[in-house]
Amino acid sequence: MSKKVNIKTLAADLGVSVSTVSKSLKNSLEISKETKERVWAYAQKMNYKPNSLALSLRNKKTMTIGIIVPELVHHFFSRVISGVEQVANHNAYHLMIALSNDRLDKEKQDVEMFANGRVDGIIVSVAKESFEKNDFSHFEDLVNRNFPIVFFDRVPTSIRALKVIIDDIFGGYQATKHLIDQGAKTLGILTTPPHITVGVDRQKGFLKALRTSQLPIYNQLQISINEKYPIVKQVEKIFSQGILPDGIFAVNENYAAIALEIALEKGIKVPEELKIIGFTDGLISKTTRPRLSTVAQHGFAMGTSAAEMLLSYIENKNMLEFDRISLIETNIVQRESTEKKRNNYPVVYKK
Amino acid sequence: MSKKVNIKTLAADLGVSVSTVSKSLKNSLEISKETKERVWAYAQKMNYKPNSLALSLRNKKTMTIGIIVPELVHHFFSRVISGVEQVANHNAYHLMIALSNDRLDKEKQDVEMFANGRVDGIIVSVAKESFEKNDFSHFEDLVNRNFPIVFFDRVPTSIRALKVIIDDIFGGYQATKHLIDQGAKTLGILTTPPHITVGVDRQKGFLKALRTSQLPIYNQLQISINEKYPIVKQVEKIFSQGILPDGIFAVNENYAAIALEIALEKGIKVPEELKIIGFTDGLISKTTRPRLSTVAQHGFAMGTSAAEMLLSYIENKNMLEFDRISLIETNIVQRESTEKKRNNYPVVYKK
DNA sequence: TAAGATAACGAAAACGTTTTCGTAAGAAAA
DNA sequence: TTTTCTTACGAAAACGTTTTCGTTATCTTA
Repeated sequence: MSKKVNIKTLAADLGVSVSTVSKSLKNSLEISKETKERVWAYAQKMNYKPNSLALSLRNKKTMTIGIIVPELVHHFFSRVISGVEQVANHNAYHLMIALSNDRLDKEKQDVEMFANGRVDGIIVSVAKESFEKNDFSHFEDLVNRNFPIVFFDRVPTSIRALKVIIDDIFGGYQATKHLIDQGAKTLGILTTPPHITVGVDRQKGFLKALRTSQLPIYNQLQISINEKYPIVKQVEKIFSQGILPDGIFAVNENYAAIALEIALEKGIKVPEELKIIGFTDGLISKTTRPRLSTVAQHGFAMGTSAAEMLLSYIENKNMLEFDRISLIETNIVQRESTEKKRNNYPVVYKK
Repeated sequence: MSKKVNIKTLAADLGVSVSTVSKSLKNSLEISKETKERVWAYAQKMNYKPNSLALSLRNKKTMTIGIIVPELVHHFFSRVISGVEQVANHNAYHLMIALSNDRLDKEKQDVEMFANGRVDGIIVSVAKESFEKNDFSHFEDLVNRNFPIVFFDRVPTSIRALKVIIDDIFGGYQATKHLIDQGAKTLGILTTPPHITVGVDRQKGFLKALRTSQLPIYNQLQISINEKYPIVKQVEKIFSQGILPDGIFAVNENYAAIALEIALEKGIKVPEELKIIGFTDGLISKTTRPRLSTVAQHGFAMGTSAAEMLLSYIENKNMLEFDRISLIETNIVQRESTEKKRNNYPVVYKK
């Protein structure tokens, strides 16, 4: 790789000192107009661009924010990142992305490498394994040192820090209420294991909606899916509990799509005999037939909000609000899977 | 933010010089065992971690690779990035991601900031606008300077450099041949405007397959979609050309899904009366009903391949192969939309 | 016992910047 | 003419490392 020009070579070529070059480029009024113009012209000609590393080291500012997500190939997370990138870009910041793959050790590594000077702040959605093992020590260190960090979506409740979340309880309530409003009376839920708080909270909202509507709660229709085992088999159980649901709330769009699939295979008409609603408005919900109603989670908005919080913390070091929580509103996107009236979608599907 | 310990504070606290600390931590045999152990213990206790910026500046090595993609919320690109991340991670490299949003100016900015010391090499899929304006000057600079760079997917043909692509012509041929093998005789294509080379190449393959199979070529069934205008309306035209296709090859999965949708609305039975195949094996293809056959593009493999090429170039500076092109194989993923025999999928869909 | 070898450490340069603090020459003021 | 200001620039420190090259003692060897 051919040598890059730096301030030293410029200085040598021009027969002046590095300080003169530096000051000229920053348009300092210590330097005479003629000298500045000479320097500018030559820097331009040589296509000089300052070295970012040296700048960062000197200024103790990287103009970079790090983001750690469990996975990338996921509509929600890529939306969030896009949101982060937008406000980062607006503020002349750059983005470093790390993937934890939902592993605790990888997450620790990533946090460490970010925190050692590479970025000015971190945005993170915590790995599943960290929740399972209840290990957030790597984050606690940072928070204690007042290192700028913002959690989003999957956040550790035990840590006081900046967070961007949705109101999962309310979202679950909304979804369930919607099913009820559309006429469902026997409701089931497809949720996550207990250590995933978002699933638990959505389930709380589900139960709350049932109670306020004075509808029966069927324990056997509340299925926790463990993703370490085949998902389809587990989802299927909701249809073989003796009592058949006429409304299903799935805490993510994948479970919703699978439930829809299974229902159609079994000859259950959706939405006439069974209404299904998912969570997170991703690609899948828009392409199933019938299309899936969902609770929109607004990933992009979460991203922009997280980035804004982080940047204002970085730049103001606003200690007063160091445990502020930004709540992103959810809303129902109604599609065909929860329509009230009978219609003529194709509903029979046999293998 | 509380001060981080550095090598200086360690040295001061221990009453030795910074060189001694540095050497101790690197287990240099210049230093006595006792001193080393004292240093190790204290560094451990203080949780010392070297500053990445200083290291990078000193070693002229960032251990970071930059990747520029047109967009993130896209199954293919996020797969590629995951692939890159995997091999980067295996080699102790980190990832910086920039989004060009398909804009030329943003791409120039990103290239510049990466090239000024922030990363050791760049992986990039070029923005649409750069193709439209035929401006690759920002890349030419880098290539001339032998800066490590690998292009993937959307690559500038005019530049000799490392590239990872699929054989789009062959992919288009494969797809079309598959339609023909499944019984289609009147074939149409949904493709991109002429400046998108991948679309053009896939179309070349399409035409080649028609010629080798001695099937008629209908110009009116070759529709170029301009994404600046409503897509659905443009896709619809393929059904209103006087002659109705019984096979459609769409150069991406989005067009395929839309074509499927429109066909079903029109009461055309898929796959009995019309077979459809897309390109890129994303989420959409798996969730439409019937499911869409596609040409799998293996984004993850492209990512790993690009990263491997880049790293070997960075580390060996292997000039001999500076214009090597890695060709990733495509293959047909057959699903329901191109099945040969009549079956009982629901095919009628009216609004 | 003088000379060379070795062990253990420190000083300083270097990576590429910015910025503080001189300092020389000329201009203005006394 | 002497003093004090400006003007225009350079030297050097600093950011946090690594590494080369001393520089001391102490230890061998002749």
